[in-house]
Amino acid sequence: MARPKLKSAVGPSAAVEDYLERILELINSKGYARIIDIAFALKISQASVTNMVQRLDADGLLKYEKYRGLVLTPAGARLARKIARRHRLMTDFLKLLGLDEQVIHHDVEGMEHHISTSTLRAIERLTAQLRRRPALRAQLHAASA
Amino acid sequence: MARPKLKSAVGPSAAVEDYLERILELINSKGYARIIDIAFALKISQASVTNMVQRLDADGLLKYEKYRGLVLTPAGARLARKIARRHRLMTDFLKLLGLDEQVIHHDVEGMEHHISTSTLRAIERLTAQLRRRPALRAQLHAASA
DNA sequence: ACTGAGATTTAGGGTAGACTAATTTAGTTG
DNA sequence: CAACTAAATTAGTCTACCCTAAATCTCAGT
Repeated sequence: MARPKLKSAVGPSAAVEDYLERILELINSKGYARIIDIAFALKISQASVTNMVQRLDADGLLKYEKYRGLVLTPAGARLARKIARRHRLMTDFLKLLGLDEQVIHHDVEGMEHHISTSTLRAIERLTAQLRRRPALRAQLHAASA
Repeated sequence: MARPKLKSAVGPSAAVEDYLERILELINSKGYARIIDIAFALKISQASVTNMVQRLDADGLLKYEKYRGLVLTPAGARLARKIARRHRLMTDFLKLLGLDEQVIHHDVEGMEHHISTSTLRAIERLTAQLRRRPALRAQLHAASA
């Protein structure tokens, strides 16, 4: 009985979020998510993925049967979609700032796990405003005096 | 010889950045940074701080003499200022979005370690634009249709 | 039904960064 | 200067993630 059943209050770790995000992505694109595919997508060993998947099962975020495969539970799917949406919104936002593809990917990857919902909503509104103000966007791309 | 002298390419960890940030803050406000003060500021045990401070010394980011105290090296001070500036800029930005004090603190604390310099520059420009556009800011605070 | 290949799991480690408890040092005060 | 106290250090653990190597399982093709 090392880890408590309920993570009390802390919320999912960055690692957990990364796994869920990739798993949902794989399910959406291929219809299923094998251990080896998750490992490849996350650039992590298969053994590590097996471990984490078993933990996600124990945490009730997915159903896993050894050697057979996995399915997200409603809770897991809900969380995964929330994570995916946050990722999308942050990427959209940084795109509007005219940043390089690579940089966006890197920064979103790192930041996404630390953004609260109210901040996310604010950035969403800001993104909407930026979209309808091309003149403003232009100001942002070049360093104008 | 557990850890290499040069961190090859990885850059400082989030933990290292947090320590440097607090140390600079303490030095600026009190003139010095004792182990116990760093521990209190970071809500971490004194033992952990001693450990990390010794490591920061080994990494050349500060000079430390046991029981005596510490001073940032030029490299450490430069890095600490960079981190502090990034923190400041991110906080300023979120403030303009009308977010709650607590939320800003939490999110910046988490995100700051993952923001590349080009993203930071872009956000700096965006912040400047937001400052001179009160009408736009108003749009952001309430969810207008 | 067998077998080999590929996928998965298990076993055993490693590292970063935190903790507590016990010890040692430094500085103050009688 | 001896003793006390606050601060710092050391020693020993712990957890979360990651890894490699060595089993083990599944399944497609014969």
